[in-house]
Amino acid sequence: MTTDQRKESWSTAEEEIMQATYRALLEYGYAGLSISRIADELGKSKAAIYHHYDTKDDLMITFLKFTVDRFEETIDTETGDEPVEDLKHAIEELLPLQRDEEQRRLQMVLVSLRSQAVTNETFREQFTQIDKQLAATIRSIVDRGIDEGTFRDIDSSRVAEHILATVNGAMYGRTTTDRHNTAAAARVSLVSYIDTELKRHS
Amino acid sequence: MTTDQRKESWSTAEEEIMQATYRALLEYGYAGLSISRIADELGKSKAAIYHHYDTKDDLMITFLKFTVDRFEETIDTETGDEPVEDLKHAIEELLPLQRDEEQRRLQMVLVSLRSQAVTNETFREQFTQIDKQLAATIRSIVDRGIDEGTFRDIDSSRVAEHILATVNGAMYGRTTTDRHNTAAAARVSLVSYIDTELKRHS
DNA sequence: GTCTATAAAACGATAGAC
DNA sequence: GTCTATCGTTTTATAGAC
Repeated sequence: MTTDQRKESWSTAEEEIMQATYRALLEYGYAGLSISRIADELGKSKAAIYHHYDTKDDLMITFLKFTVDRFEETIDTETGDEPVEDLKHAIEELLPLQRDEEQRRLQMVLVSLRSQAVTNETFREQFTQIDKQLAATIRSIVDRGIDEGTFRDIDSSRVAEHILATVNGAMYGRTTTDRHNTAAAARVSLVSYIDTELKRHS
Repeated sequence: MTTDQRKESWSTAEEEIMQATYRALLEYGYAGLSISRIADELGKSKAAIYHHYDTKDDLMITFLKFTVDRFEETIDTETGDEPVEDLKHAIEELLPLQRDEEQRRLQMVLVSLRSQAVTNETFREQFTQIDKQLAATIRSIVDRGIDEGTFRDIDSSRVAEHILATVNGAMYGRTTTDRHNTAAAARVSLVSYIDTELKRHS
């Protein structure tokens, strides 16, 4: 998942501010996030933050991009020569059966940020881009399967949106409810769907 | 969707406060929501609000329940005698091809509130309950289809979680990105899945 | 780059009059 | 029930010293 240009080098100070923002967001939520609390997490004064960022909005936009980059780095969409396996691999990446603590926290942060997309244009653009990217990746795998003759001649766009909606919805449910094993159930059904509905009937 | 006990009667004043909170949330987002802004939307003073609610948290919890009730009222999960049609009807309710402005706003509010579930226990409980209810409704339709012999003998829990995750994910994407027609695409693929994978092969 | 100190505004919440 | 006025705190943001 190395596509568009991203900020390659964060200065040490900036990186530490991002990490502190990350921790503060997890502890207090987006609504409870303040420069004071970020500064406390950082172990420095508020002025130390304002030296690097003009306004709180400026900081949050930078943090949004920082988090989106982190997310994209964790998604490995390598492709092999078996479309079915590639699809399953993509789903495993986006919706792992077991999430470690770091994955869990990243998704909590992403859900918190994504909700801001409801009323904030800049945030909406970022998540539009992410979903566009993911849908295109899934679609290209399905298209390859159709070309190869492994898959039936289905509408790859529709199937890609279906898969994306399911993994996003399962992830969403996982981080906003206590129904923790339901994501795995949804995934099993989704993979079974790929096996029987997409594969050419033999 | 008339299940648990809900507050039947809001006083006129309380109803107006809920409506004002609704508008303020849409305008400023959850993070930008304040008693002052709600009071401005209401056209009354802050003290008028504090007469009805002890704290801001108290008001927000009440508003959460108010909104959840509104959502449940809009979902009509009547069941007929055709499981396939009942499933399609449930999906149409949860993920309409065309949303009017009121539906759009309600989902914006729901997504804003739901993101609070990441760090707030009370919010998480509410949305856990909603998803539980929806999954159970879907599951019971699938079970009926299996008993009747219309559906194959699939795992109804898994399929229900799959359907729920897909409609939730499509709604989520719809309200947090500019990819507006993708929800319809996901829905078409989901319905096609129900037609071919669930139905007993004839 | 980071500090302390501070300004100006907004915040949640209350008191007391009507 | 609703008002005005106000309290104490927290907020974003800046100034000036080091």
